This record gives sequence, C-alpha cells and structure tokens, in this order.
Amino acid sequence: MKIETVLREHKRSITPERVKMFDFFTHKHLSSASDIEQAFPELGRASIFRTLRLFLKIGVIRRVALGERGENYELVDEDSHHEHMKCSKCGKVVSFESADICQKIFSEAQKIGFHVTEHSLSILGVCKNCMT
Amino acid sequence: MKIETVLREHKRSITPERVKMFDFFTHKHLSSASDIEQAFPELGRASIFRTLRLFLKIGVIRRVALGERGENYELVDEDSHHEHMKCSKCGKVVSFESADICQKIFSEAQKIGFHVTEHSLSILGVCKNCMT
DNA sequence: TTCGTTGCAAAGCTTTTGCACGAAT
DNA sequence: ATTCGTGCAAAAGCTTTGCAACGAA
Repeated sequence: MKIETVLREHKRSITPERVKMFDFFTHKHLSSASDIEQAFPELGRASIFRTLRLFLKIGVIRRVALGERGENYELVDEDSHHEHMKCSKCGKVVSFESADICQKIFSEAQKIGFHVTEHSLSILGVCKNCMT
Repeated sequence: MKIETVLREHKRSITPERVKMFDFFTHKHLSSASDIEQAFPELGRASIFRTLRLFLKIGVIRRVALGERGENYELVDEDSHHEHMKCSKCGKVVSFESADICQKIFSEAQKIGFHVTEHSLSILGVCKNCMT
C-alpha cells in the first residue's frame, strides 16, 4: 500500500509529515501517539493527532485497545486479521490470527442488525516468562 | 452477589460510598466514572476512581472498551459471558452472548502460553435504525 | 493564488496524587 | 485507638481547538 496513492484517492495533500508517520508504522507495527512524538520531535503534537484521525478515517490504520491509557494504532492489513495479547507484567505483546473470531463477530452482528465498522479485542494476561 | 461479603473477604472496609457505587451498577449496567459522578455529586471524584480500581482488583467489575475516551465498567457476571456492540451514530449499545468467543480466546492463549486475566471486545458499527 | 496543513500555545477531559480530616473496625 | 477511606485541591497525562504562518496543488 502506498500512502501517496491513498491520500490522492481521498483528495488529501501529500505532506512530508504524513509520509513520515506512515513509514513509521511500517517498521513499528504497534504505535501510540507518544511513540510517534518521541520518534519525530520536530512534528507538532496537534499534527500527530490530526494525522492519526485522518489515517483512521481513510482506513490506513486501526485502533488497538490494550487496556491502557492512550490508544495504540497499527496499519490495516487487508488480508490478515489478527488480535493482540499483552502481558501486564513485562508489557510484551503477542499477536495471533483471528479470522474465526472476526467471522463470529460479523455473524453475531448480522443477527442483531448491526453493520460493523471497527472492532478490536483487548486481552491482558501473564506470559509464560512472568508466571514464575 | 453481596458487596458487603466481597469487601469483607478482601479485608476492605464497608463504606456507604462503596455500597452506593455497587448499587448503581446493579441498575445501570454499563457505566463510566462520569456517570457515577453525575448520579452522586456528593462523592469526591478521587474516591470514585479509587473505588473503581478497587472493584476491578477484587473482580467485582470489569472494563468494557467501546472505542471512546473514558472507560466503561460493568458488574462481572460469573456465569454469562457477553460482549457489546455500539452504534456510532446513536450511541445505542447492544450486548450478545459470547461464550464461544471466550473459549476461542482461552484456547488461543493456551497455545501461546498466556494466562488471560482480562479481555474485552470493542465493536463499533451502525445499527439498523441509523442505516437510513 | 488558493486552500489545505502545520506548529504553537492554550484549553479540555479524564485520571492520579498528597494531605488533613473523618469514619470503620 | 488505630487503620483505612474520604474529600478537596492541585497536578499530571492525553487529546483537541483556535489561529497565524506556511506549503501543496
């Protein structure tokens, strides 16, 4: 996915700030606003939040809830659905394929008469290492 | 479930503030800190947050993510697992049984070597009425 | 040139902390 | 009597907004 193309499709300007943030997500898969702020101190905080909102809106990233203050985001991957599990001791995050959970959610939504636009599974626990 | 018993089991004082908050959850199932603050203006904000944290810790309530600023909480129901779907137009929240999703999560966690302590599924969408 | 986007600073919310007073055990 | 919990006020963390200046189209 080329961010330039997506921005053009949505009639939004291609700016160095947006390209920087997009590139950041391609190498740090799960990031928060403050991760980005630390990585690019020259970016204004407001622009970071505005760009995150834009990326959400045009479907470039999605929110990932992990039971914390402050949201996390990751690039949307069209053809692979996964969710995250976070160790509340060491902070490690593990992802796993979740196509079947996705499917379950959609079928449940259909029963109720809901059109799902966004979903996120937040799992906290303790990893093998931290179980002592 | 009697809150007095649970508090006693955990060697915590039984106070009118804690009882009030517990009772509030029994009739308004999904609530945020500010819902409680509005319902009981006489309670200090700090005590509300402290009590929420206590209730979380002793397993009386659980966090419910709904893609918003500010957390929501609900009473833990030992023998029925459900999750929530929220309409982003009208704000309506619908819950649905999710025993099978729960099971899937636990089996996935086992594979990875994780012990799940808390999980929450956040689903946003558009309900039948709002689909125009 | 025009309109969208940025950075800064200030404001807004939600949540936490320190401390003295008051209540529960 | 002692310990635990409360309220207040202040601080801290995260996110949004207003506005003037700047850069993309």
